[in-house]
Amino acid sequence: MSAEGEELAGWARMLADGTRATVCLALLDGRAWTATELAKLAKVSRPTISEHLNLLVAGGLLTEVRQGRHRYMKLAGPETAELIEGLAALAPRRTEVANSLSAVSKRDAFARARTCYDHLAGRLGVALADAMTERGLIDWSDGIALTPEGQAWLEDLGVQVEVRRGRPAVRSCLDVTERRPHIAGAVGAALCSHALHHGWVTHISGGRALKVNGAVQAFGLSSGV
Amino acid sequence: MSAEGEELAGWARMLADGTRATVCLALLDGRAWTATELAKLAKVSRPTISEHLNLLVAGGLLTEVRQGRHRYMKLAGPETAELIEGLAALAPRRTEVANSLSAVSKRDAFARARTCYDHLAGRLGVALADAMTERGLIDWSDGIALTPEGQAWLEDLGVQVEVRRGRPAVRSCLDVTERRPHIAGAVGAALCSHALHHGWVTHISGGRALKVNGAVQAFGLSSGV
DNA sequence: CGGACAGTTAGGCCCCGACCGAAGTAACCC
DNA sequence: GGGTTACTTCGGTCGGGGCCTAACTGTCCG
Repeated sequence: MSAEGEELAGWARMLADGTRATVCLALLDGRAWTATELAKLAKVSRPTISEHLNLLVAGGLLTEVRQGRHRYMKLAGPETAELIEGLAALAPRRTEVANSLSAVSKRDAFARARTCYDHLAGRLGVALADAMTERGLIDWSDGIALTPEGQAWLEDLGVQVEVRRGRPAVRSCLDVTERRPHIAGAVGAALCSHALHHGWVTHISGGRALKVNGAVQAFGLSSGV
Repeated sequence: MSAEGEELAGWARMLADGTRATVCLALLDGRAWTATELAKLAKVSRPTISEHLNLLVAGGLLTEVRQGRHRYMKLAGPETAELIEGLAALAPRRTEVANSLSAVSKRDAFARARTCYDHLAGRLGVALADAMTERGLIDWSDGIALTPEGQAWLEDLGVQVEVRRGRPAVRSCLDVTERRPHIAGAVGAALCSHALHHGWVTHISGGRALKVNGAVQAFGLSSGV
């Protein structure tokens, strides 16, 4: 087997275990989880989860912050989050029949609006990206970039974009449910936190799903979300 | 572990083995390889490769055509190819120090121009995508699409685009070396075969790397390839 | 037909890695 | 201090899977 092959395989192995994949998927909500929470979620013992977390940190997918007796785990960064989200979108889904009433409504809420790491996703996220494109706020001609109009629009809304070295202002991220791009990067994060802060969207029961309050109007989207 | 986690993991497991990863990477050249060729490449016995190929076919990544005593293996389709190419681009590369003269020149040729499954990649592929965008031949506003001008340009060049149900005319594909998109899809394939047919590019020593003859002029690209 | 070649099946080896319980360390709190 | 909680380390079990050799099926060709 070739060196490149071994490299690709080594990376894929990180996600080739159900427990690790579950952990990564859970961390897509952008929050920091403790080891015990993850153990409970993945239904394995604490020693076992500890080992997996060590692996994922060594593999560069996760970072940890130790505070007292707690070990808080997060995805290493937006790129990692987008990579995992992208992979989950690409992997063909065969199962998914769950048809209980609560499961269906959960799934619907998830597809309508949710967070993807630190930005908006689901139909809401994609609609926002579409609207911004249509109004010339985003320029896709060379990769993806914010236009001067886009800059002005953000200022008008009062959105504070936190500029950080090494993080692109705007990035596209493949949406898991819509299979079309939504807006990530610093701007995506700023829009999401702005919307949360103003109550335009609110988290439903601690998961990634969002309740859409005034976001459609506030962002001036057409109705179909 | 969750159902989704198990699903993602099951898929990742396909590429989590060095031998299988090597096979998939090799098949990125878009050609059909026989089982024995792949066994030799991956440095395993024929029974071993046979088992791996069965797995990959069952997993939907590869398809096979049996002719007489030969078993020809191909990637299942352009989507699969783009998925693997994308993954390889995203996976962080740590190694890669090989500095012998021949290795360096090989790598340079590969980065300059190559095929990616059935379309053009490397600096040439990315430059072509850039030029087409700049001239308004491609519209990125809603995903990616060919403009009427783009249609006309292809006709002027005499490029025959083979329309096939289910395959988008134009798709973007993340370039492994450039980390920026190049043109895939039916149009990408047509441009590549057109260029090969007219000798604008030619394959170097049986690999994926291409020698650039008249392609820069023929496509009207600026010099920097 | 008989030999060469492509690929598969069968059987067995062996290692890796996922998992657990028990014991150890370290922080927090009364 | 002593009890509780969070996490890690250690030692060990167990199953899966990647690999091989040897023997078999099937195809091509002289």
